Amino acid sequence: MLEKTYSPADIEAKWYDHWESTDAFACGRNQGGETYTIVMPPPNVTGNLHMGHALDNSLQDILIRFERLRGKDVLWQVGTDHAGIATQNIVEKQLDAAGLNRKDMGREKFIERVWDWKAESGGNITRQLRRLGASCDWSRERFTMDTGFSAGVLKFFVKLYNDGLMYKDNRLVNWDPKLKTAISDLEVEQKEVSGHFWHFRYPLVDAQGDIIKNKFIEIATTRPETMLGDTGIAVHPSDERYKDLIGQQVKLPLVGRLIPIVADDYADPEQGSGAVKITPAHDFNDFEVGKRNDLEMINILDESASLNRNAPEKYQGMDRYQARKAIVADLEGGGFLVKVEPHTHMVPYGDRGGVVIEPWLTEQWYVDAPKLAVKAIEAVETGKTNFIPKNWEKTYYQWMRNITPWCVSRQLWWGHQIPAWYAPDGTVFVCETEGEAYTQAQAKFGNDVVLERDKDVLDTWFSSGLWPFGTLGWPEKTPEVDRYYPNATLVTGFDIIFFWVARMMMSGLYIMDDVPFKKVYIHALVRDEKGAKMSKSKGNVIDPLDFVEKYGADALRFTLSSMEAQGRDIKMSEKRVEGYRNFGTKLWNAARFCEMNGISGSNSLKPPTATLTLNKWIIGEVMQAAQGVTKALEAFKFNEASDTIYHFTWGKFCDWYVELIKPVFWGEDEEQKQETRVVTAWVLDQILVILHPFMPFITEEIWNGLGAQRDTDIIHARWPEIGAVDAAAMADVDWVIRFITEVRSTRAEMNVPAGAKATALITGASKQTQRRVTDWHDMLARLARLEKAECVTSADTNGAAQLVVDEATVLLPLAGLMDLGAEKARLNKALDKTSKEAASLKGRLGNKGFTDKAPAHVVKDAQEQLSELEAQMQKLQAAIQRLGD
RNA sequence: GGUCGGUUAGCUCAGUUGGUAGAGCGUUUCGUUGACAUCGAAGAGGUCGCUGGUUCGAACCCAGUACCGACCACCA
Repeated sequence: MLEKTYSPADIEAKWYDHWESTDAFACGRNQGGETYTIVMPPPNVTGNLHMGHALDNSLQDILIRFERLRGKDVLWQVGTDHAGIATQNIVEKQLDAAGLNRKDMGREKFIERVWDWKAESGGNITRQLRRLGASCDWSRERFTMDTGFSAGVLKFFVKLYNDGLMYKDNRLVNWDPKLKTAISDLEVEQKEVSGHFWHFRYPLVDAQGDIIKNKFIEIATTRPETMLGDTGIAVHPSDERYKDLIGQQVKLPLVGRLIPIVADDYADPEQGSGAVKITPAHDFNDFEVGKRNDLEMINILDESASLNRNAPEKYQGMDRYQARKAIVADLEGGGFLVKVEPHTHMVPYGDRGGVVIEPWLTEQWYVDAPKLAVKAIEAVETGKTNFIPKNWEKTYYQWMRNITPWCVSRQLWWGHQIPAWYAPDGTVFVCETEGEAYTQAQAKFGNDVVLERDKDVLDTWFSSGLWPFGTLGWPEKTPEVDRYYPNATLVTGFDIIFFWVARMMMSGLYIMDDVPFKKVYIHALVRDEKGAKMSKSKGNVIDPLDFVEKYGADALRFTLSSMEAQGRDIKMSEKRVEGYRNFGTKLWNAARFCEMNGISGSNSLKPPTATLTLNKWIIGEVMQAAQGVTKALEAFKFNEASDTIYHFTWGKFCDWYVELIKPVFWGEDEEQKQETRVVTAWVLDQILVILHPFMPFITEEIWNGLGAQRDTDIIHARWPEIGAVDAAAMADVDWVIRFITEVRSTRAEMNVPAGAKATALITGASKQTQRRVTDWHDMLARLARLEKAECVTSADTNGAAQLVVDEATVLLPLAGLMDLGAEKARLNKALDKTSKEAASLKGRLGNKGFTDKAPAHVVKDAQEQLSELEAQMQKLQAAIQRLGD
């Protein structure tokens, strides 16, 4: 028995436990079936579920449950990511709060501590995914730092190295002085900052290196402190102002170093004075200019962006911003400051550390991404992998075609340590294991050689790039790798196309020689109600679990799905969630109605045989809804899929079918009752199955709560088969609905008391209408609140409301009960609308261009419509006339 | 500077092969009829940003334009 009121909280946990304990999510249940694989973007192991996860995973679960119902062998691979920087950050903060730091602790102890934290908080996110209803195969859960997966990561590294695609290079990197690690281009965020533009002048010197009085060259900078590392001045080769100065030198203030003036296209004559200071060790552009002009590279900063020993003693140890102040003051004191202007410019920030990134000269490991990108681009161009919506392919191409070498080494401790060992002379051995490194090293240096392992770890995305096959067991040759790779679909947000999707494409094609997935569905971002990006600092974060708590996971999932229209961000609205909770209640009550009338469940996939028109009709409606949802989901149109099943369930099944069958159950005809029970049971089952991907919990509860013998839980039921639609039945019920709606509308507008019953007298009825009136009499009477309805040849129109349904005119004698003025106004309004439409159609049909050029069926439709409208107009006019003045 | 998206009812948004606009919420009126007031019935509300073009016909295609947003690159 179903409880009187539906309360999600009571049943959701129960069903999830049930599914999990019966291995309902396990892959391989249908070995003969076509496979369907999705790998879940691995959330940070110590993270918490936010609205983005809720959307991403709801959509994946909808697809997974849909395909499971369709009989495919589905694998939804789940797992978590070690999230190098993020996790290490959290643990370091904890240490900090306890007055400790990792350096004192030592690497081994620190890593132990991180594992402890992982053990402690790692269950949060997976519990939350369960709460959401995610039907992923937990028996296959993986972690990016599992032994097997880690072996794969190292193998990947070694293979790249051996193929010449992984190399060490000494160049400028984006250095985070807070976290003291290199980061990749993608982890840098440009932010607009209002700062200053300082104009300085550097004195020119003569051939002997002595300052020439009153001869200066003016430069401008937003970062005065870097001037200590200046090793040149660049001017444009065709800049007339400086032609004579090229090749001469200036004396760098505060430092005293003589630096050359060089000609380089990089200098923009339009900018500032046209001369630009060059600091090759602290600016990406200057680095290139320095290389081209053979300038010295002087690194003046240490790992925390304080001035190092290459700076004049006075500034050593100063933080970069302290140094800036001191240097500006000193330059001003020395008469080198020309002016200071306010200036707004973009400044790079580290996305994790939140401090200004310093271009810093260090040796790091790089992946030759431009080479790996070639196949990854080709795979999308040739359609082996498709993006949906397609416009994201452009974004992908744009980045891939301009890709730069990928810096993958991180000066962290938490992560996959780089498998490179160094001999005392610096010779590097890149191997999967230490033993192997020693074997190689001993062959070269003898048995006494002592190797030291590279201290750095790999970028987290380097390992998550292997997710689509690493989780299947690679580098082992497992049956799962053969069976589930390539994956069918990837579902993710556009914000990680570069970070993750692109890297998986490259690594998948490189390692597996095939694309990682055939389709990539890119969804939008979830924003707050006002459209602002949710962020902790803004305090506008909506916790999905609050909604789950309040309205149920089903309601949240349905909301996210119905708001997921391609190409647009989602503005999360509590009202919507509430509305879909109400939808759940509506379904619940409809099921209770069924139960009360002896309807339990149907184990038939095929629609039952129906003799009653109204049963034939609802079967046809099911077919149309099932087809609509199927097509929509196949095309990733989640909003369309949800809307279709929503409107069928509420607008057709509850609003009309349930109302129309009530008289059957009140009647005496047992055969009719039985047929209707069977049909209703089948229809309800189809609704439950179609709705199950969106609302897994309530559908499972009703499925099992109706008292029917079930072969399986609904999670393993079968998706409806699309069958024939009885057009005649559809037309009949369509007419019934229109008739009832017209009468109700008239009554409401005439302010007829709800309790008053009238007799409907129908004139001008065709044979078909006459038949319909007879066939549907009781339903019409009940739902339109009529005493009775009958077809007559003529009737007294005095004081009667009149309405037109198709060819017939319906009279409702309600003298005394209705407002005659209102009736006249109503008829005039109807006439107005009709004649306007008719006029427009007439105009179109009178246009030779239209009748000649438009397709025949369009013209025919227009003609038929016009004659219908004209007939209606006549009837309305007649009705108005009958009403008199 | 480059790329992409958006502009439709009071609000949030649908509307893919161009044929006279839909939903949810909100709002107004009515309703305690035997699943459901987390409900039912009925209604009001839109020259689809602007200008031009293509077409018999444009919310939809093309060009231009305004405003909003995102991403990438850059401004010494």
